Amino acid sequence: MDIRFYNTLTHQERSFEPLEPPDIRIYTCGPTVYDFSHVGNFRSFLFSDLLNRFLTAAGYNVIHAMNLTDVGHMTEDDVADGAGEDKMAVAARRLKEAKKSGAVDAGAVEDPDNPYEVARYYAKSFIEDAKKLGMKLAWDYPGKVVHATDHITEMQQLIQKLVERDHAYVAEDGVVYFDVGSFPEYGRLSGNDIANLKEGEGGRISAEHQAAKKHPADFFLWKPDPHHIMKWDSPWGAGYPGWHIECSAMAMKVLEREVIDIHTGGEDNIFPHHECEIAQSCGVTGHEDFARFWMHPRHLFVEGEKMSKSKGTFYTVSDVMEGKVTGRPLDPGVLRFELIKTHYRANSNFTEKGLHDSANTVRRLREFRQNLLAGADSQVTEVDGSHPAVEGFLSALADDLNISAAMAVVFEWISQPVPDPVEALAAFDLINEILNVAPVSDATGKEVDLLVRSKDESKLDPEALCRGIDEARAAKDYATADALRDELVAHGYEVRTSPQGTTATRMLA
RNA sequence: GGCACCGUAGCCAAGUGGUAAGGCAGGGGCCUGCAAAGCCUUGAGCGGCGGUUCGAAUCCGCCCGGUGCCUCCA
Repeated sequence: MDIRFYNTLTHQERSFEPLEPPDIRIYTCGPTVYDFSHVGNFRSFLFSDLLNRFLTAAGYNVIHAMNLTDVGHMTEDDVADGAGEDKMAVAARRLKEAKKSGAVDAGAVEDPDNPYEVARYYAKSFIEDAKKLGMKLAWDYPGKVVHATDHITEMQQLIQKLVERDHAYVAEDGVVYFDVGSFPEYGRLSGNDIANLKEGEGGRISAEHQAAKKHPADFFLWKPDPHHIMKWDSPWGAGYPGWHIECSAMAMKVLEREVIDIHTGGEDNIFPHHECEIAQSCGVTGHEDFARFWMHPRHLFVEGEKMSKSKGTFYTVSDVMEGKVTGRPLDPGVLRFELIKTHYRANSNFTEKGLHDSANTVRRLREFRQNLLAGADSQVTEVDGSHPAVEGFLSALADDLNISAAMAVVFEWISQPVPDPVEALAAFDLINEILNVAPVSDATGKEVDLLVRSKDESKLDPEALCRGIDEARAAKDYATADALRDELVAHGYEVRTSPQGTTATRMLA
């Protein structure tokens, strides 16, 4: 299969060949753990999950790593050289308030002033959400999903090497900066080459630190700072590492290579983060590339607009699953599908309508599988990539993860009569290894999707009501039958009557 | 100002040179006590203007619109 991906580095779609087949090494820029991740974050992480699952299905051995950024960075984006308030302090304050109001269990974070506890709390929450959404990587925590604070030594080693190789210098302000002038390739990824970078155009650099640098684009690797909450000893004084160095260090450490196959991260990471990562990593290793392919999913909008705190559209996974958008509990498989169904290189629009569409799709897929299961009568077989549906699905994805074309193959397939349910079941499960929505499975293939239990669910006995409907219908008491059905629908059930009787299932969204 | 990405029916979205996939919603029909689900059926000339070509949504140019980035936001 010819796999083609759009490579941000070359601005072109190119054939993808692993460096060491069948292994493929992927590094994904993960979340910061000072707060809950929102659905926009997860779109980006689920893109990397789709990539992982597709390459695995295509027969490769995917080695995938991700970081959790828990070094307390600074709040003031407009003073990006490291000023403002430590994000860990903000998180601590938020957690204290949440504990007071009961929004967070008192036992969840013993001491909000301990940044490690704060980070652990949000990291745990991130992994839980990732598991609900069926992200393979979540089951590799903590092996392949690693904390920055556990790798300070590796970062310092890289910084040391950069200083030795004259790619970095200690400036008058005591800060260790990367010297972009020493790396002519700077700008290759983003197109923001040194000559084109207008000083401070993004409004995030403070004049104070600019003065100490050789070039305005120089970025810090280590900053001695006695006021930083989390700090570590170093040859350059007690302080904390720069943002970019953690990914260089951890990718090399966890993936055990100086050059990896694919690096992913949200589009906002292209510059400066990934540009700087390349400069640092290649500065240390002397290789031409750090990652052969760079892939960047685009941002998520909510109801046609940028996500916004003031509009309350920074939805967390829990928000959406508890019904903040649709008004009723939502199946995690639906959220997963909603976040992966749009091509990763297009902005996607997260909407209530979209969630309902996705719920329909997920339900259709699950019912198709259930029918196959019934038709297969416990027989099991295996199919490979030559099965027409699987082949069509995989070749669509091989074209830069063309999920829409891939889904078209699935829809056309499942709307046709199935000649051999046993074979079709095997084919479907292969496809679902990638989609992972019908059902959502954990690392061992066990189903993980459970609707959040709504409060009134316990009071309702859907089976009894269904029996009541059937009895009323048998007695031609349609008024009673309709009333019972309305009650079920009002509680979020989908009611179907067939010659075999009435069934009620929870709506997925 | 610079560097990129995107612009196809009400919505989501494929197609990258030969007369527009697929899904959702909507209309009509079958089924149903009525519904739901399912099945059948139904709709656009591709942001605009030029150019290349026998032929362009697809290539080139310009313009318009949206988005991201220009130092710690996925």
